[in-house]
Amino acid sequence: MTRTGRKPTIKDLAQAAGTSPATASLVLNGGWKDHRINADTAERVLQLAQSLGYRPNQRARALRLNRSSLAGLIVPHHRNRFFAGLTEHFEAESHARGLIPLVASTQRDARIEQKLADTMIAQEVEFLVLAGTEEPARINALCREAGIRCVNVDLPGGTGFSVVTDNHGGARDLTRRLMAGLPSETGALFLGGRRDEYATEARIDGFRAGLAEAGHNPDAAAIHCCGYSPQAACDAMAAILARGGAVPKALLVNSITAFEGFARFWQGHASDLPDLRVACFDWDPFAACLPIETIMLRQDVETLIARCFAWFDDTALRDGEIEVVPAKVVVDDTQPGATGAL
Amino acid sequence: MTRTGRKPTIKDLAQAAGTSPATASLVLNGGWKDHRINADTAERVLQLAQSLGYRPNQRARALRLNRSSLAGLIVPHHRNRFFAGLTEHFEAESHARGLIPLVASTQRDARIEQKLADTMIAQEVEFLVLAGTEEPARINALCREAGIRCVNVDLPGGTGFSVVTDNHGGARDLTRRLMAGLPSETGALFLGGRRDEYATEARIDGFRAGLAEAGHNPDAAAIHCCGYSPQAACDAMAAILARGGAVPKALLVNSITAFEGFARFWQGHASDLPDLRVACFDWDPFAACLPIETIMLRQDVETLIARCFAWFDDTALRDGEIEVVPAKVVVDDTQPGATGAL
DNA sequence: GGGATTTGCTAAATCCTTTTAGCAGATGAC
DNA sequence: GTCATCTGCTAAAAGGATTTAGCAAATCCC
Repeated sequence: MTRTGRKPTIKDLAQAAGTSPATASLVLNGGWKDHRINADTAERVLQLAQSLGYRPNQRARALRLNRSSLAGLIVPHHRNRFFAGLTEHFEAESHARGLIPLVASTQRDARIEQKLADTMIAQEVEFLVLAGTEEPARINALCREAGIRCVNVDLPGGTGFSVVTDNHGGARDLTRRLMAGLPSETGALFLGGRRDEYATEARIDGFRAGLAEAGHNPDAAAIHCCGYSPQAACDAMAAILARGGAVPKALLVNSITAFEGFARFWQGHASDLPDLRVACFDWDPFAACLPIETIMLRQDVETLIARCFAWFDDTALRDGEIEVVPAKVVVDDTQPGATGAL
Repeated sequence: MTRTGRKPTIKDLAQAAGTSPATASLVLNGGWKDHRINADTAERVLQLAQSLGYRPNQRARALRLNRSSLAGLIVPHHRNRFFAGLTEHFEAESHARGLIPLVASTQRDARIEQKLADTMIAQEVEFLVLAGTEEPARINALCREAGIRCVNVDLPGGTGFSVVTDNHGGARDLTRRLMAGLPSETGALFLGGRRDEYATEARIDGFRAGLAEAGHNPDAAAIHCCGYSPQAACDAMAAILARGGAVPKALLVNSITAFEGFARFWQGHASDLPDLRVACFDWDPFAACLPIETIMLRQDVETLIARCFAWFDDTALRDGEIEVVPAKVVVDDTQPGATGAL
């Protein structure tokens, strides 16, 4: 036993096996056949590695190989099925490639976002996925400088490659279903999101297209981009009702987070909103059980992440391109699909 | 410019500044005053570090300092507010200590759990938190062997330190509220969780205690530990109704995941369950909006994680101890507390 | 038996940073 | 002028793994 008390290094292992560290390393990394190491020697090293409980120091290894084996994902938070789904599939795809997933949430705080991006870059992650980030373009630039491959999810603001949900098509389909059978003079409401955001703008366009298709006047639509916070959405609903005028009959909620605020409002004001029909650009199992007629759409998180990794795997950099992933209106809740399993 | 094309190393920086790497390192790490480095020299190095965009190689640094700066958290998944809350507070506490949070989900798969634990240990995380793990004791042992500080959350099965929610007290309070005003012969149902689990057992005990306090017969309670999957909970509800007998009037659901299954069932069978009153040992904003009278309890994820880190910060190892954190029955949903903000 | 080839292994460089021990040169003391 | 002290910096040794170039011994060939 060499240097008892400390974790065994490859030197200890080599000494125990009566070989050099070089031999031990070759054996452990499988390159021993090419290097004409005797099978007996190899066997001996492997046995001892086991019995000594030898574990290579990953930092030394990473230094020598110049690989971090890290894959980073930045999300706003984990508190809804969309981001939770992204995270879980990101973990799976990372593991499948021998990468260690490094997931971090910004809490939609620009300072935290900045720090996280810096950390990821300092750690030299081999791949970085940005979802729901406020300043993707700046982080894209930093990554390019550092030679890190970086993908934006639903944020084609930047200079990099992007994978996006079919926001326009999804919102259009959702709106079509929402308005089906309603008289053409019915006013429609759009709630949530931010005006300057790509995804929100695309959904508003889709919403208008859906209205037009259904024979409604797109210009009569009222757009209330109150951000993503539940409370803001709740307040916005209160303001809409307080203002008087026609009681809304059709509502498209942009994101499940805003829907949370709507649900909160609705709980106390159901009677003020007779016959309201609702659609939501996102899905949640409990939200789907609310006794409001709600049409939900599920973004295909699995494919979203899969496409990110496909781009990563493909050595040819194709910056600036955008890959569009369709979204599905949820029909059967009991088929949980990508994000709903246990 | 030295070695153009590569990332600058401390050698490049030193060369550019006309100093040795040692000097540059001392300057960058703040120890330059103690080492009598001239202020001008220091200034020059700092300037150049900025202009060259020098970033220390974290792997070399970690190797030399023998620190990984990693803190690991293992959870079953991210798909509910409890685990999402744990994750987010874990991230915050890690960052506050200059540690990089490494969060991974097992998907309740023992093989994945094993691999994750191995990875965390191989990475020599400085701190490991286990929540909802299947084999905490085994991982505890591995950590002890590797000299890694390890804490179990709600899983005092193992040999290590544990932080747990007051499962007994929480379930008792929940039950008390659930049964308030109901005739003493009302049968009560317990749904979800696993029979061999610490947390479930404690909650069942609390449930019985609550029943007794409310003047109900604890032995008349029906316990249905069907696991955590929504589908299993849904099926269990169907089986209970199919079996005939008295229609349940009071139900305590163990975990929000099982509640998801209950909600799914309820959606199609509300009329079969007249006057059912429900309580849930966990909270979700949408679930709280369902038109079933539901009393929910919120586990104090913030304190749970804070206590884990307090133990980590405290150099005195106190293994085997258990720290109990109270849980609160949710009264006002609009005060989102730890897990509900944006 | 001597040169060529094969076998089995190892020395040493390398990755990049941090830190300790200590070297020159300048200044001060007397 | 000599010894001590101080100033400002650096050489070199870790830290643990991987990999290349090449050495010594054994075997083969004719």
